[in-house]
Amino acid sequence: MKDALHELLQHALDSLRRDGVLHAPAPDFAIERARARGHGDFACNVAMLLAKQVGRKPRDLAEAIVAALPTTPLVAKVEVAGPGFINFFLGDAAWHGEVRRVLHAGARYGHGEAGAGKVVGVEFVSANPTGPLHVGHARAAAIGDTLSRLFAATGWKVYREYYYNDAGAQIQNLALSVQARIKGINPDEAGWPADGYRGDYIRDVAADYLAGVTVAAGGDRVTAAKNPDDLDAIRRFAVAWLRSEQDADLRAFGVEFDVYFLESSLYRDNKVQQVVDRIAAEGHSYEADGALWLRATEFGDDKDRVMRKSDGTYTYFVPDVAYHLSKWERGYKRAVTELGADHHGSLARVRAGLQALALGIPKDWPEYVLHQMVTVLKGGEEVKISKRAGSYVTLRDLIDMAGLDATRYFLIARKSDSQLTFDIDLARSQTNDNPVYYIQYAHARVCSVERQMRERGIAFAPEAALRQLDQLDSTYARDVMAGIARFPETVEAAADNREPHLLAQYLRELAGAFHVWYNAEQFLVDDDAQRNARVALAYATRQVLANGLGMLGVSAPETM
RNA sequence: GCGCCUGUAGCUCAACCGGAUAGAGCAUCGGCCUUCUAAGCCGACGGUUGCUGGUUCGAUUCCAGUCAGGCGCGCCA
Repeated sequence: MKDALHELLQHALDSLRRDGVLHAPAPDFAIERARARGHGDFACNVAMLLAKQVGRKPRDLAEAIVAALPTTPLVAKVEVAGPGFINFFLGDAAWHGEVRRVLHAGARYGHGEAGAGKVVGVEFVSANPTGPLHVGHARAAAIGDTLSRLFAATGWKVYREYYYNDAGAQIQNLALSVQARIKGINPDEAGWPADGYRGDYIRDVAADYLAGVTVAAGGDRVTAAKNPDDLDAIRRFAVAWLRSEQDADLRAFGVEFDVYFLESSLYRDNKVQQVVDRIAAEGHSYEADGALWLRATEFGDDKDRVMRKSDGTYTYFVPDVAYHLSKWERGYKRAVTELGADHHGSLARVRAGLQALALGIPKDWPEYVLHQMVTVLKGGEEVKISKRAGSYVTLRDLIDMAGLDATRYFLIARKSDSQLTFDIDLARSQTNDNPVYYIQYAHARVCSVERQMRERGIAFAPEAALRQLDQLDSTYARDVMAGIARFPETVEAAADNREPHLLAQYLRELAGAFHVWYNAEQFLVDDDAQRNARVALAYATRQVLANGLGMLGVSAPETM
């Protein structure tokens, strides 16, 4: 719709240029949805932008542009208003065309081809396999998965990827903690490891290890060796156990990954060493204080960073660089890494490392999406999250208490930049107030209308209905049609800006417009033409709601 | 001290990368169910967009400063 108006305006500007009114090329002007009803459907600011260089009053210029606009059935009326806005009032034909498009495209409506089938890798969650997933991971999962769905809907070939830090000190710590539990040692007792993980799940891992249980994780199956002194076997089993647990929780949350990438594989394949060697060969490192440093300041980081510690081991960010290099080599020309804001420090470091490789990787690759912290409220008090102390609210807890749909919607409905308070009591006790039900209710209402028609033997002829859309003459119906027509651009904006909350917000508004209409007008009236038109619009609304909810990973129920 | 994020109605949040009279939900108050689901609708109340300047036709949005909160700033991950 915007594109059509854009074309009309370009046309008008061209003709003004031929008439000598304009000489400069047109600036980048905006066409946007008008906010107030009296301002029409779309507004354009081009006259105000051009006024100065042409030396005319914005309103006069706007009048001239309007006079030069070609006529089209899509536009019913054009007005100049305010400081020089050109306001477009769309004709019914424009809205009716959109309703037809929805019913014709069905589940594909709102999908686009902007990505042109190109590959994008989306990495998210990437939690250490040392404990269950908690609220923060839940937010990461909701954001990352919704983004992935949005990318897919805009024509990208999406690979969801999960990076497991299954090597290093924290894994050793995990193994020692499990071993302690195997030997019957509890936290704070003699022999408990200094920074051991204290959660109850460690005891479960220990029990399963002694019982010889087999767990499956990402295609690997690991059977417990039962031997309390085989720390390596304990480590392998514990990692697999926790991976399996995390995978199950994510699946229950509607999230599945295409690629599980193990940090340990980078060491096994010598990739970490190769990264360091390459950076050294490019002359971007130096030795000092017995350590090997990356000249990160050459690439925009605050300070230089140690790559290889004086004890010969690597700092954590080197495998991170090697991992991202692997993404690049696997053909992810576009990569999005979703992180908790507490890790934002690593962002500059990883990019600096990738630049130091001098492989032609773009400076702003990969893209990052950061989400701020989630605090949890329970009984009016903040729950302090501490993996070590074993105090946390797990993803599983949230799903059990608030349900999959509400949890996903709640975590996605606000900008990832802002902190989020998840009030457990609210989610549990007042689920009826959750906006997700409001949206789902709109969907269910249309399904109910359809059931009514079946029960009463009312026929619906889609072909005829599409010719009778001019029966939709109320402002209520018009608002619903205008809402529907916003869907494709909303999906595009949410994907392009990496702001999935825009879609959540939009669906709330569309559902609102529908509920208003539903209350104002009866759909199943005696007049065939009127009934057909209204049912057609109701079906179109349902389709858009279903498509949008699908992109959020939220169900679209037929009954509430 | 430095860097990133945030500050909008009593509360939780929006505002289409600079647009016109800043919008929703919750809460409070008052209305609407013999008609397709009242998990709904209608109305009222509620604002100096933290503060001070600047940029311009126009600022919640951009810039500078300032105050407040969160998160980072390791040869931890």
